[in-house]
Amino acid sequence: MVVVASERAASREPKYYLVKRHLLDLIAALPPGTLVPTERVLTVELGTSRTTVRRALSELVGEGRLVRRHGSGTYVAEPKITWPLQMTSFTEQASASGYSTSTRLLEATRTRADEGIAARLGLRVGASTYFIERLRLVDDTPMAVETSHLSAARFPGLIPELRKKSSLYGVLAENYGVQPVEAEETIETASASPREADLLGVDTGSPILLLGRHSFDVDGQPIEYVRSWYRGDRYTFVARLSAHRQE
Amino acid sequence: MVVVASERAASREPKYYLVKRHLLDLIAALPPGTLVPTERVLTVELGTSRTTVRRALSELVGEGRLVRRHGSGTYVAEPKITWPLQMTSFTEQASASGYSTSTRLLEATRTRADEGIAARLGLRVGASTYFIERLRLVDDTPMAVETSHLSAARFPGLIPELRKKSSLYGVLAENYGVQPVEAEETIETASASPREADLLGVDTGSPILLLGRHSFDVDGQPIEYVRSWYRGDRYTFVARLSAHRQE
DNA sequence: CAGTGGTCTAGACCACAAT
DNA sequence: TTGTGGTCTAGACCACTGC
Repeated sequence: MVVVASERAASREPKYYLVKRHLLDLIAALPPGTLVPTERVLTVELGTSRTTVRRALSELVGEGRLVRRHGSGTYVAEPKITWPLQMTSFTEQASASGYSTSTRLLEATRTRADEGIAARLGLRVGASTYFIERLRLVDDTPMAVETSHLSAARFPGLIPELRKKSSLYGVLAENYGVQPVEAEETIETASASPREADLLGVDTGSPILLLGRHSFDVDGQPIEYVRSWYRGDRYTFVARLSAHRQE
Repeated sequence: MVVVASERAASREPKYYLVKRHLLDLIAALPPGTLVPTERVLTVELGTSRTTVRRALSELVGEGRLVRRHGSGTYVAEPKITWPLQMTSFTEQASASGYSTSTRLLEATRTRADEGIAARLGLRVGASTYFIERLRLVDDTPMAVETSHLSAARFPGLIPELRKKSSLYGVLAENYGVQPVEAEETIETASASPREADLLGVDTGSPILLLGRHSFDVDGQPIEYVRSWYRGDRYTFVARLSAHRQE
């Protein structure tokens, strides 16, 4: 392939981006699951190095356009899934959307609140809290890793109940008569740590949508602080906002 | 530096991630603006290659922990800015938050609706629409690139008005008596194209928080479709959700 | 076993900043 | 001019898949 030097100098476009656009053209009309050329083939075809090809591929993987399978090949990805961002529990969200979902409880232990958790739960530093880590799956594919923090004094015996019923919001409502009525959500980008990457089935460093949820009961008391690491390559979130809720 | 091979094999942690953790430790207690060692120095100190060092640095830059200045050095970054995600206009958001903000109008032209825009604005394909591209700045630093699409038939003479008043929502209210009362927001991760990177002052491929806003008037008629590319390394979004708005 | 993606290396050359 | 980050190369070696 011919890469005109002046073209790059004029546009300031890095070479890997030219490769990326080439790949976007290539896959635009291909159905999900289609095999794309191997990295070594692309290297020769496009007259570039494997590093440059891989940078373009990695960006497309992070954007959810391609999927890499180690030892097998690189494939056109399924389109992103749209997921509602709302107050209902994961289980309720699921059934409403028509997806089959499940949850794996990874950890449920007692620990002591650090400064950040203490402030958010209205406790003093060192107070006893629960740490709950769960893996959320949609159609048996990992969607998110979720960590929850709650006051242990406020919800005695929570962990065995949670192991029985699996829905945290269900346990809070039925066993403690507590319901979240308001929440502050924070949203930011992040990158997957080796542990998150392993759990989510993506590469270390993959783009993550990091959501924080700080929820409160009807009296304005904090109930829980949750952080969820969602696969950025697979999910788009939707929220409906109304003008009269301006602040 | 000594990197124990078995340590890596056991944990499956890539070497660059060890470098990343080393850097996180290093900068944990340093104030913003502090210079960190050069890439070549880190290469020698950590007994690795520059590629590996750069991968760790790039991830930290994408997470907003470090800032690179070409030809100068790499520095500890300012903390992220928290930005409210709500229905009010950019200008109103700004004054409420105590930040100094401004907007640069990059483009304001008439064009024809493609399939996606036509569907969202309730028009037929090829109908005349406005394309408005703006750069949003906070304290004179680029925050987001924003593109808006509106029906040209519904808002005749919009562009000259917009050039005079600069606030789109202000023009819509004062000149056309139209006010958005509800909106559907979509949120996903993306990566900066060379153009977006140039406008935002980040590297091509940097993490972006891509927000879509589809807003409607009191009669449920679509008003505009907006997409905003926010710097993922600089902003965290906050939204308040109430339980009674569940759907 | 051959072929694929995953990680890492050593080094070249460039663009830009500071002096 | 010197030193910084930015891009790209050619190749080694590993881990995994699938024949």
